[in-house]
Amino acid sequence: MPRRQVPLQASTADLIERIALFFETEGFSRIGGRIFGRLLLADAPMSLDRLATDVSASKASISTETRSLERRGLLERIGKPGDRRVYYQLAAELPMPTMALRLDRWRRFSRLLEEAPADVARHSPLVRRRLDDTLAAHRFLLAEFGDALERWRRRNETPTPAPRS
Amino acid sequence: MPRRQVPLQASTADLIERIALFFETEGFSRIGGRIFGRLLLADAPMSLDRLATDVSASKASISTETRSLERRGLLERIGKPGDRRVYYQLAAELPMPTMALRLDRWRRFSRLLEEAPADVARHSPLVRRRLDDTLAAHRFLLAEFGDALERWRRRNETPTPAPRS
DNA sequence: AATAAGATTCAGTATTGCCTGAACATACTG
DNA sequence: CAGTATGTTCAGGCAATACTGAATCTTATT
Repeated sequence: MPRRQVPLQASTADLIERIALFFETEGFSRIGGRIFGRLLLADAPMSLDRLATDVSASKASISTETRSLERRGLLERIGKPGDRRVYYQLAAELPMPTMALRLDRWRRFSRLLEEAPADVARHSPLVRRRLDDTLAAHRFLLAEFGDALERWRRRNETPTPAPRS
Repeated sequence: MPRRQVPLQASTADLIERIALFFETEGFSRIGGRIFGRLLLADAPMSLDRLATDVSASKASISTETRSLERRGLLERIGKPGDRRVYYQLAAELPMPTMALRLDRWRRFSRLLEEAPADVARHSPLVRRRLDDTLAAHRFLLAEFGDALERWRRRNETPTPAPRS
């Protein structure tokens, strides 16, 4: 018999809720954010059912939202031998996919700007200059940020190998 | 008599629309995005009425949305002597506020994580480690990005004025 | 002062997208 | 194979938000 589920600590639930709210402003659904928050504070992978009760959402929502989080690289599903259920946990190297997501969105805007010139060739020099500047800034920062990300990855990959996982 | 307003070039309107759609995914309203897009391709500041017709939205929407864009630092309002109307244009150094916005959002998440430890002190070491790592990554990247932004600002400020600030 | 132009606020409508229960699919167990 | 556990998909209800027309406010012009 599984032991009665202890409801989450009030302060924990609160933190999760704020994370969820934040995620909502970032284009996720509230429940998606709750799942992320819950898993961020989980010390073991969690099953769908468990997530559903913890986050008090329907299994349907958990199913769709976990898939969405997985598609974006924030979440991984794992199996346990001798257990039919699927378990969910946050991506191993969490910061990377998080940042990759941001990079993507922002690359999308760059691409939009890149498409412009062809259309806009006959616009005033002023406009052309504005577009060029904006695009240049984006490219510069995108590159710099990509580098920083790479540096972080390196830095964190070196210290680990000494002791084994 | 003001000369008949030429409707926007189809390709231009199209680009604006894609920009608007993008802005929508970034937490702005569609009309906010349209205004931004229109101004990005404008070779002169535009009045509220003009924006309303160009973007085919009510003056009410233009009013609220320009305010919102202004509050976020993306848009400036200017006056012309001998003209009662207010004119709108994109921020002079556009990339900076754009990026500042992104930075903000992401700082907000860092702050969320910083609040966690107090609550979560009794969580498993694994959780604590995950939180610490994530926070460290955020701090690192936040700092790096801030630096990059500063570098860009410097680089673009030097060419313009010959001597120092 | 009266009028009018310009801009903002507000209340109501319409649209969007989230979330859920229930039906459905799949695969394990005895 | 029957029965059951697990997960997914779907249609509909509901809440949140954007957008608008109309009313209101502010300030220049006569």
